[in-house]
This record gives sequence, structure tokens and C-alpha cells, in this order.
Amino acid sequence: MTVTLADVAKACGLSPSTVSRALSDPGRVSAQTRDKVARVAREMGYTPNRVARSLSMGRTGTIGLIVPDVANPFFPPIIKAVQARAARKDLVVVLADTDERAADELDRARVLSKQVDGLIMVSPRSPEPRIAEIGRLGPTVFVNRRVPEHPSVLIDNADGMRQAVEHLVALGHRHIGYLAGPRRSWSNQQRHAAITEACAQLGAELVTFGPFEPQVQAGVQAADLLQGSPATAVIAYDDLIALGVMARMSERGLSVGRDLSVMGIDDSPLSGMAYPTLTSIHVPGAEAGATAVDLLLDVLDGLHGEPPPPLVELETYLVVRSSTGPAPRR
Amino acid sequence: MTVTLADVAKACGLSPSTVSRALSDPGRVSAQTRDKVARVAREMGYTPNRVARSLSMGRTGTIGLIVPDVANPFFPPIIKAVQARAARKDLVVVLADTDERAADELDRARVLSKQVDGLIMVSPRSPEPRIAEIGRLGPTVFVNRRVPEHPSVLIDNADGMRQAVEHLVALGHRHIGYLAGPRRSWSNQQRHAAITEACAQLGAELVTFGPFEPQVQAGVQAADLLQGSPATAVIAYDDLIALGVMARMSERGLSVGRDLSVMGIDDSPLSGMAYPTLTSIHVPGAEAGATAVDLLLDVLDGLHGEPPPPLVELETYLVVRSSTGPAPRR
DNA sequence: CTGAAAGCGCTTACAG
DNA sequence: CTGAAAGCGCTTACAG
Repeated sequence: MTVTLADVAKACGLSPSTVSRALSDPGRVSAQTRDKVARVAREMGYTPNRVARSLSMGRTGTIGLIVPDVANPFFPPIIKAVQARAARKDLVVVLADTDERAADELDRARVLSKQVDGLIMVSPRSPEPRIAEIGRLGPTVFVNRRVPEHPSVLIDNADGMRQAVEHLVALGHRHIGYLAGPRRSWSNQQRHAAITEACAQLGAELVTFGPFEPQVQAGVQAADLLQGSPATAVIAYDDLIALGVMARMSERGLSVGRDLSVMGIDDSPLSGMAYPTLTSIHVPGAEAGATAVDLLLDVLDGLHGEPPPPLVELETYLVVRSSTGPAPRR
Repeated sequence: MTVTLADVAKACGLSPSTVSRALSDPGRVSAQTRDKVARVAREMGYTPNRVARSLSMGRTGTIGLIVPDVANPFFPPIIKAVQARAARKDLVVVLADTDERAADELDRARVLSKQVDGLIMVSPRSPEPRIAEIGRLGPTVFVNRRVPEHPSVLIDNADGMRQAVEHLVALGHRHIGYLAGPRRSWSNQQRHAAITEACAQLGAELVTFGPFEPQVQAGVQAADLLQGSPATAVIAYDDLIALGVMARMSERGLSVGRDLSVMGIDDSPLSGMAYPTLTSIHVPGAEAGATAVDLLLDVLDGLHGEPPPPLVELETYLVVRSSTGPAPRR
């Protein structure tokens, strides 16, 4: 019922080989053949069977994308970017969401790796050894995690963090709180380190709370922990936690930006939606996604030469909105 | 380099046929054979090539999922649910995001349809005829859109809408605004119709504004249009628009819930994150996603009999939070 | 430029 | 219960 290469060949009075060439590498057949095949194929409504092609070519035209949580607003822009970039390169993307369960990552990666040309692991939560195992499944690029011997797209938190602390210090804040993310998060470690350094350099006192899950609810909880603290400003591991803090403060009748300055990280679409709007550190998720696709393609195409795995580092910067303001007088 | 069925067969001293059976239908071989094959396969690290299997079986074990916008918080829960349900059934899901461009839907569907067993189209924006064409590409289930001759998962807006209007009327609101979604949105039509009916029955005056894009920014714009209106409460096409309205009102120094009651639709995770928290009509996105997978599987498995295409209708209900309150005295 | 042949790695009637 | 054979629909050296 569905028309195959052989059907087209028969209709043209040509061999399947020739039809195949006419369609995929028109330069290698006569102009006459090319035109005829093109016409007949169109008339018959022929569309190549990608599965068959995959089998004989050893390439599926598919890449796998694994993220911790589609519902966390940090990831959708990445997913969109990967998807868009892949589509432009005629690739299709299969998606898996691990629901923030680190233990599921390897499993999902195993399944996907069998039907894709390569994998993009975004913010993987697995411990070191398991990450290495994932890397061995096939061509893999990591986003937001440095993995030895593998191409990775990293976020350089240093600049953004420094700008953030500078901003707060300039506003008169001397005691800054950091609401830590989960321990399994690689970027939490990076962020904590960067902020610690920035505070040391700029003469601010740092107090750390947490760890907290990257969810609004955790921020609500964090807000209450802040009560006895001298911190007049807090930087949250991500925007979700920051939003939770804001919501809770408002609920308690406190003014965010006056009584307490709150800053998020990610600059997710949410930041502009909150009220007051959330000052946040921009993390270029979309660029990271697109870059990851490019890197993966490089690996797939250049399977021969083994150049040192590329490591792209993307920059962060502060976006000031309304949730941060002058330190309150004491 | 990668071990195949044939390798395992040779190592076992059996034919590939037998090894294939031992692995996929153990009941059809001797216990001894079964055990041996299982052991050897494991030892050799054999994993079946899914592409080859797909080609010979005519099933890819993959389903396609097309959504308008991954970044719209209404869709992630659906995506997660589809993904989770599919994973449990040993299916992998390939995702496409059309960026709210109705014109891209058919194209993306065409590409995907060639490498999946079936398609799930969520809230498709294409006009009628093009939707029909998509339906002809292969087994397809539609979510949030009624398509003749095709299984669909629909959202029954009537209950939720009625509850919403009842709630507002009970609070003393007599003039209600509806901030319409885009014309291409099927559910916008449904919602508009349902709210119109509810208002008529409950004796409230309805004023419609829009259409607006499902984005926060559009809500900001809508808030200003409300200025001269007698409406003391508004129901927005979706939570994003509602949030925009809220943000803008707060910016203008007005109190949401007092000066103006605002209600969203979708009850997306966002609703609980806003301040004040957003009263919204719950739309069971996750259930819809899971149901869609089940329906699709039914179609795929029962290709023989042609029972009338199932049409599942999911209910909506009101979730009262803090953005709605008594009508202000005039 | 074109064709016959082999191969990609599995599955599945058909015999035995 | 097991095997030989054909087939899924394409691609690609190898000849000519």
C-alpha cells in the first residue's frame, strides 16, 4: 500500500540503485534520469522509509535529549532550542524526562542510545561514575556539567555571580544569603563556589542555607528559615526557589525589594512574570541547547579524527529588575 | 564491533532464528536453549538493534508528540505525562515544538510520521482542512481538539466555566470580562461559548476583549484595555494572560482580588507561584497526555476492527485562590 | 551513467 | 523444538 523505491524503479523502468542515486545524489545520474525519477516519485507520492535507510546507513537521523524536569522553566527554552536546531539539520529529537530522579538517567540513556545517533544530557544529576558510564553508551554531549573526555557546554557562573554580589554590595548589603540547590546538582557547586569567592573579594558576609529542591515550595520554606538571619539579601539557587521566597514574604506582609532583596538564577521566562519582577542572573539556556546540537554533529561527522573534545563555556550576566533594592537601615 | 544476533547464535551453536525466539518469545524454545541463550547474550553484552527490528516488524516503538510551545507552562505536564506513560509501555517519544506557528504543524507531522508508529497532536492550531490532512498521515490522536473520525481527548470546559462564573457572581460581580485567546485556538472557542452560556444563565453581563496571544505580555496589554470597562472581574484565556494582568495591576498600584478579580484557566503550576496566588480553572493536562497514549496504543494494537473512534472528555473544575474576591462597591 | 548483488540486523511463516 | 530461507526497504561498493 505504501510506495517503495522498488515501485518507483519499476514505474521508471530503472533499477532501484539508480532511483536511489537519482534521489539522494542527483549529480551522479543523467539529467534525463534525474528528471524522470523526480517526476514519477512525486506522482506516486513516494517518501523514503527512514527506518530502512537508517539500517543500511547506520545513522538514524535522531538525537536523544535527556533533561531532569520539563516542568522546570529553565529547561523548556533549552528543549526548544535543541529541537529547532535539530530540525534545521534534518534531525528529529527524542525526549526523556527523568523527573529529577538521578537513578533513572542511566536507564533512560541506555534505552535511547539504541535508537539515536547521539545523546545530549542536560544537567545530569548522576554521580561521577555513572556519568562516565552514560558517556560510554555512544556519542554524548553534556550540558551544564563538565565530563572528562566528553564535549560539554558549560555555564560560567563566575561573571554573573560577581555582578550579582557587586550589585548587592553597591546597594549597601553586607550580609548575603545563598539558598543552595540540591547536592546532586553540579551547577549548585559551581554557583556556591563562585558566590563564595565574589563575597570574599567584595567584602560581604555569606551565609548559606539549604540544600533546597529546585521548586517554589522549597523557597517558601527557605523564606521562613531566613527569619533570624542577618542577611538583607538572598541569592537563590534558581528562579523557582526565589519565587517561593517572594511569595512567602508577600504573604507575611513584607516587601520584597525593600525589606529583603531577592535574586534568582536562570533568568527563566518566569522572572519577568513575577511581581515584583525578579532580578536574576541570566543563564543562556537556549544558546547552550543549540550549541550542544552543533557539538554533537561535529562528533558524529568527524568520527575519524579525534580532536580534543571541545568545551564551550557560555557566559552569564546580571539582569536587574525590581526584587532587589537598597539594604534596609537597621 | 557491536554484537549482533548472529554473533550470539554462533557462540551458542544455534541458528539466529532460535536465538531470536529464545529472546523474544522464550516459551517457544526448550528450557535448556532459553537459559543458554540468555546467559551467552548477557555475557556478550548483546542488545538488540531496534532499527533492524523496526524494519522487519513494521513497528518503530516510537510515538510522535507535537505541541505548540514547550515554554508555555500548560504543556510541560502533558509532555511529562506522555513521556512517562510511553516509557512504561516501552515506547520512546519524539517531540516537536511548532512555536505556535500553525503553518508548521503539517510539515512537522509529515517528518515525524515517517519514523513513528503514531502521532499525538496537542492543541493543534491548524485550520480544519489541514488538520484532516495530518490525520491522514497515520494513526493520530488529538488532544484538545475535536477531529471527526479520529480519537480525541477533549477538555470539557463547561463545568469549570460555570463554576467560575458562579463563584464570581456569588462574590457580587455582575460585569465579567473575558480575555480571549487566539482565534486559531479551538479551546478558545469552546471557552468563550461556555462562559457566554454560563453568564447568560447566571445573569452576569459578559464583555469580551482580545484576541490575545497566550503570553504574559499580552496580559499586560489587556490590563490597560480594561480601564474604561465596567468589568470588576476577568477570566483570562489562560494563566499566562492572567499573570500579565496581575503584574500590570500591581504595577499600577491596584490590588488584585480587591480592585479587580482575576481568574486564569489551566491551573498550571504557575498559578500557585504568583502573588497573590491565582484562582484558576483546573484543566487536567497530565491526564489528557496519559490518556492520549492509551488511545493511541489502542489504535495501534487494534488496527483490525474499526470501532468508532473513542472520544474521551475530561472535566474541569474551579480552584479558588487569592486573586478573586468580593466585587468592589461602586 | 546504470545495474546486479550483497548487506544492514532482525523476524517469521514454512518445513521438518 | 529448531533451522533454512525469504523479506523488511534502503544504500553502496563493484562491474560494466
